[in-house]
Amino acid sequence: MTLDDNTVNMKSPKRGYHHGDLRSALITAGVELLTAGSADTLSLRQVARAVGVSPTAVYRHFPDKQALLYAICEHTSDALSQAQSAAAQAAGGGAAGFAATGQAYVRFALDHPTSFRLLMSTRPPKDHFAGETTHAHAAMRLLRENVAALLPAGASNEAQRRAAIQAWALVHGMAMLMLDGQIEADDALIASVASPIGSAETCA
Amino acid sequence: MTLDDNTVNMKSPKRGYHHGDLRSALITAGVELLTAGSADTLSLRQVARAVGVSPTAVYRHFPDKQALLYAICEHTSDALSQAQSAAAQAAGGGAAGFAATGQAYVRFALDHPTSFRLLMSTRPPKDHFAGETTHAHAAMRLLRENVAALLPAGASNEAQRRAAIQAWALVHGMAMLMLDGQIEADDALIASVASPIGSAETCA
DNA sequence: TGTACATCAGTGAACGCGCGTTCACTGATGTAC
DNA sequence: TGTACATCAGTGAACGCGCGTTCACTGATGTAC
Repeated sequence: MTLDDNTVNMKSPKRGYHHGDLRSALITAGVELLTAGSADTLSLRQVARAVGVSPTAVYRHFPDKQALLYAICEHTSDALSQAQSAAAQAAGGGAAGFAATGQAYVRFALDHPTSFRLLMSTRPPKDHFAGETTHAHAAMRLLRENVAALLPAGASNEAQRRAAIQAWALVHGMAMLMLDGQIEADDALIASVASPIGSAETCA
Repeated sequence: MTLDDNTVNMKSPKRGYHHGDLRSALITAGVELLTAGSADTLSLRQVARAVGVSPTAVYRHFPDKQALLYAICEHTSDALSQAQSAAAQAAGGGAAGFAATGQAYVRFALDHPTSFRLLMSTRPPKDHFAGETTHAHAAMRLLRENVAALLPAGASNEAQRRAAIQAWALVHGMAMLMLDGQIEADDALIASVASPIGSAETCA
């Protein structure tokens, strides 16, 4: 599964890309280059080259490299939350759905290592996303609601927040350790990633 | 607390550094530059500049840039495990010591953000560290032993392994999320990082 | 003790590279009359 | 319908930069006689 099925070769012979096409082609090319996964950062020229366009052409669609990176982040962010909610739905919601969400998170990270890293290490520009300071904020709110449903009824706000953060940290940590090759990207391990959350397993 | 108190200015006037001095000066300068924390990767020229030496001088002590980075990683790795065992000792071992180890891990990451990242994303060269494939292997063995002591007596090898990895993932995830600014670097949160492990708190 | 010499940690100039960004431009498209 | 023109997505050459690495070198140190 690729992040996007945008066709990269929609060139019209003389006028170049149709309106908006080059823009999204640049974004998806960026995502794919990141997925291919050079450890170091993505270069504007690489992206242009991948799309078959001069480096200068990028500046018709983005004011600078930073803006291109932000666009790629947004794209990745959308793809991640889509993957997660699809997984939750497939699992049928509830505790199982929540666990599926965590597994989808790890799998997404493994499938798109570098763009996942970029997403997690990038903060959007100040004026962008007025209300949120991080891509993660929306995800975090959802996470808290889900966690709340799994906690005992009387759980305090603080307890909810802490449980949500710990759930996120556990999943994120596993994703990063696997990504960095510090632990094996073991499927059984991924499947067990969410087991300590909302179950009594760790207390056995 | 700095990672190392090596004096950088031990130049003897004509002959340069005493034997081995420049080598360690390069390493500690590298660590400090990483701690100061430019997001992108460390350059050989930067390190040389920080030490006050020509870029070429580095090649007297390391075959290439990669070797310099490995040396910096080793240094960071040592500092991390030192910080962890000091914390464990201070807490008096057992469950409290284990929790302290986790907190020390997170704090180390926050104190040395870029070198921590470098450490975690770098694998040593194949011929280096014959037995281990990762800096993390020694740490992982220790972690497993500690986790085992906290699990019920009959816990299987597999259960031990899984518990150890989950403990590591939780701590690592929290460190990374804080490092990336996705969650606040909250002291109370750090203090609670290890609470789900070896306690009944999550099952309440 | 003095002298000749090998060693070796440093220097500075130079290389080729890929980068982000700028500039003046070209030429197809869509619109006004 | 035809023509003149503004728009605008692209091009290619050029810039200055920092990078890793090489090269021939310099000059202090330590050793052999």
